[in-house]
Amino acid sequence: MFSLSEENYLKAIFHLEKRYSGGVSTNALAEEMETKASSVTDMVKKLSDKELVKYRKYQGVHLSDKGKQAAIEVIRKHRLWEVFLVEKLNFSWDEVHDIAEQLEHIKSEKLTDELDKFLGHPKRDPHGDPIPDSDGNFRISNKLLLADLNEGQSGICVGVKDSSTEFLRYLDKNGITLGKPIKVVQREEYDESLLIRINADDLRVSKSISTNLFIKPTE
Amino acid sequence: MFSLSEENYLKAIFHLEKRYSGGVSTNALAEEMETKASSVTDMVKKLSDKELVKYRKYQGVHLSDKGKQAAIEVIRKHRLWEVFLVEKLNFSWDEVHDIAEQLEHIKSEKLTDELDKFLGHPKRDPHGDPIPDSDGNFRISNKLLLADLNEGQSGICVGVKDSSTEFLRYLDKNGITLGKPIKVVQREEYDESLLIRINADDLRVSKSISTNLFIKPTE
DNA sequence: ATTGATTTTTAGGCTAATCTAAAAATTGTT
DNA sequence: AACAATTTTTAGATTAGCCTAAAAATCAAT
Ligand SMILES: [Mn+2]
Ligand SMILES: [Mn+2]
Ligand SMILES: [Mn+2]
Ligand SMILES: [Mn+2]
Repeated sequence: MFSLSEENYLKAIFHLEKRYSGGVSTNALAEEMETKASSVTDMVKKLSDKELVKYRKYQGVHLSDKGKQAAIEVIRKHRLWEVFLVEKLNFSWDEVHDIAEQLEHIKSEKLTDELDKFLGHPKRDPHGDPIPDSDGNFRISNKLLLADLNEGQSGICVGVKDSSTEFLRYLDKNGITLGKPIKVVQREEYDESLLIRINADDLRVSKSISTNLFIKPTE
Repeated sequence: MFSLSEENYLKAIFHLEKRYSGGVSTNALAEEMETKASSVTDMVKKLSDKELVKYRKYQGVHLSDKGKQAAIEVIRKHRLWEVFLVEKLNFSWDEVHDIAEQLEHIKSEKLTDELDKFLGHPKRDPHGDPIPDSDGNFRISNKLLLADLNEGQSGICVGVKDSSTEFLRYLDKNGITLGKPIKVVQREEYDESLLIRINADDLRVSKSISTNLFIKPTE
């Protein structure tokens, strides 16, 4: 089907297209893929020949329906494997990404579907990201960044934007896990930090924390 | 660490060295790898530079200790994943090989060891092949080919030599599974076929069956 | 030991995916 | 609108892994 590298490009374009809507620029893709712009141009041409992306020189790139479907399939596998590692093999949520990066390229539709069944058709991965079903449909949800909550507003932790080991370990250390209720006690506008109540304790978090934690507000 | 291709070569050399003791010839390796002799020579040189094999031009190749260890690690992963697919994901024993060929290259020592633990430290894969422990030690067993049993001798099915879909389906169709008792009722020397008793039924099997089924004789 | 067949290696090329350096196109600022 | 800065593409190399065809070494049989 598609090469490992092609799959990684498709996934990266998918994420970038979601993040900033509009065509994905060569440089943005190069940064995401940790490669050089010239390499991106080469690959984008190849993907374009295979009709996985729409590409006009100097105008950035968009996924075609076919490319989007392929990207979602890879994302589905990535997230299912992350659930497997955490739920079945005792990995913690900060250890699974690199292994899932490898496992997401295993080619077997039956494997993916049986894994999904074995895991009980999970809706979200260990970082709160939605897992598309076998038809490629995501369950969308009304989540906000912690940073966007008003003073006094409460919600439930439902996901992380940054999945780095460092951030996830910070959350673990401070008792912040998915599903936990959280309340914004006070907003300090000067440094954009927040005082939040979690586990009945008050904790001050800086902007780099609050812009990386997703909250589903309780109405 | 090692590339996918390098790992596959090491595994192939390991199997061939076991099968016929002595140096592994370029042609034998080319056939096993389904590639050309010239490609084998290239790769063998590379493995030799990395000290994974001992190689003298025209004299065939041997695994070094380092190469053997790497090969066993790949085999361990292959067989553990096969157990996972059959035991946890409802695959049948004739469907798992190609997927395990992909999964065996996933790099994470912790993943392998946790998988092993999750599966309850299985001793054999679905085809009866022994699974090395994390130190690379195989449990050896006194198994014979069905073809080597004498008339009247009994034993237990413990493994297959040929793991092809066709052979495994033949066994399924005739109720032959690992762990089943089996008895050689009569040997027909003319065509080297055997009459065997299995599940209280008599079944005639030709030489191509009896030379691909391993039996542990009951004394 | 010589010859002939077989096996193995070498020589030279190809493709996918990457890189550096240079050229071309686009964008932003006066 | 012109020019400088930035972005993107092109040109030309490199590496891993494979190929075909030719040369060299080994093996087998007289
Ligand atoms: Mn991940
Ligand atoms: Mn994730
Ligand atoms: Mn197998
Ligand atoms: Mn097996």
